[in-house]
Amino acid sequence: MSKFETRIQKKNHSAIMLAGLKIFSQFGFRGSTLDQIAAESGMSKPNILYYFQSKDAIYEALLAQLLTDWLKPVRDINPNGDPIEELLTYAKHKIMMSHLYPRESRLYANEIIQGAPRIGGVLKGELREVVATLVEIINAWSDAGLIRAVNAHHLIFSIWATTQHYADFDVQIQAVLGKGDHFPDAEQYLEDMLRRILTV
Amino acid sequence: MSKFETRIQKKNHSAIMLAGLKIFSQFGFRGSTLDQIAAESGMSKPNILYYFQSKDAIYEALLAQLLTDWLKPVRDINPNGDPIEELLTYAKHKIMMSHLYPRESRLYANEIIQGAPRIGGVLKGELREVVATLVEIINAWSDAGLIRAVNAHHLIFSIWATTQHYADFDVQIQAVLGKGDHFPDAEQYLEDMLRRILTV
DNA sequence: TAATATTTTGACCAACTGGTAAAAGTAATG
DNA sequence: CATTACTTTTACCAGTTGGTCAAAATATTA
Repeated sequence: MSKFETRIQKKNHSAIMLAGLKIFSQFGFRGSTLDQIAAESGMSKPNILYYFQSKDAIYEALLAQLLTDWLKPVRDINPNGDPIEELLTYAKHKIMMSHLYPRESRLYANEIIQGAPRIGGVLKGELREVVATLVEIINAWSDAGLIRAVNAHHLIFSIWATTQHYADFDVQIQAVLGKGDHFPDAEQYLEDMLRRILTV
Repeated sequence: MSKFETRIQKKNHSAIMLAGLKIFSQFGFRGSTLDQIAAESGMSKPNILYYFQSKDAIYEALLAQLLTDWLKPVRDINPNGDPIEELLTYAKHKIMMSHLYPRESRLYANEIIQGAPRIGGVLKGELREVVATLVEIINAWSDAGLIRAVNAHHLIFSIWATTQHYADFDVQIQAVLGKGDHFPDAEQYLEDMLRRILTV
């Protein structure tokens, strides 16, 4: 498996990934077809299968990339930084990701809702570990009296839920609030919410 | 369209709805097949199409039922009740629904994530109205100094996001926390969160 | 430019899809 | 019990699906 790609390979590889992201994030794995991805990428179906072994392979490549990108900012939380600012920075990062890359969030949501058949292992492995570490950090902070005593796990879940909601349920939000950019308001609300919860 | 169903019709109608809910909530509309629904309900495919005109018809019947059930508790919020208790009751109702009927939540999530192609009208119509009414109630409460001044829309979104998260992302939560019933902890965390946000 | 390696395509296939038609089976009713 | 109405099944179909294959087209290199 050589990592040396020609410029054509590079271009087509990423074209397929981009098209795959767009299609899979909208219809889920089983609801998406190679024909759709082919049309979206402007390539023929056999040509796509020249670069990826199967429909599965495209989907899994996207998920692998996504998981890497998502776990990093959790690991970047600094136990020695200011607790509230550290968590606020993380939450703001998450909502920025929902704003700029809603399709990645939807791809992930689709996979999880459908029972995470392909990434169950990563969830019970890497994700669980990363969360356990963060939980210890948060508990240490509250033990030290730097933040209020909260259930760290559910604090994390509430950050995930509220931030990703703006990507995953975008249509619903647009329907209720009208078209437009509602992220500034969302960010402000969530910052206020977190400060209220965490401040001693 | 007679509403008088025989006992056989009643039984099969609801058997199909139940099977459809199970399948559609897991795989989304396009990812689900009539054969799966047939197998799940223990009926033959043509027999299913004897009771419902099409795959679409089953799905739409499920969504229609769901939307009715979901809008009711919002309408039940009493403008003259105690503000924090009213909102807490609503949030607790939502999390109980996530606990008892996670598949309904996932069915809805699937539909919204995929752009709500079939219920866009309801979102921009009924849902928007119901939310507008609730927003006015909440704003009246904060104007009267009964709760803290908050962005009512995003308060509602945060309740939806956090409560439905426990149904839609159940697999992820089980992976992080291990198998078991995490709803009591979740409910307590959310109650605490809401009290913090709303208390003047 | 000629030889080679890479990329792309058109034609095709078996399995699966939602849905149909007609006949067989079953229940309700006079 | 015979007639009618309802229910279920078997066999089937046309369109779609993921994927294959060999040949054609293009790019790279000697």
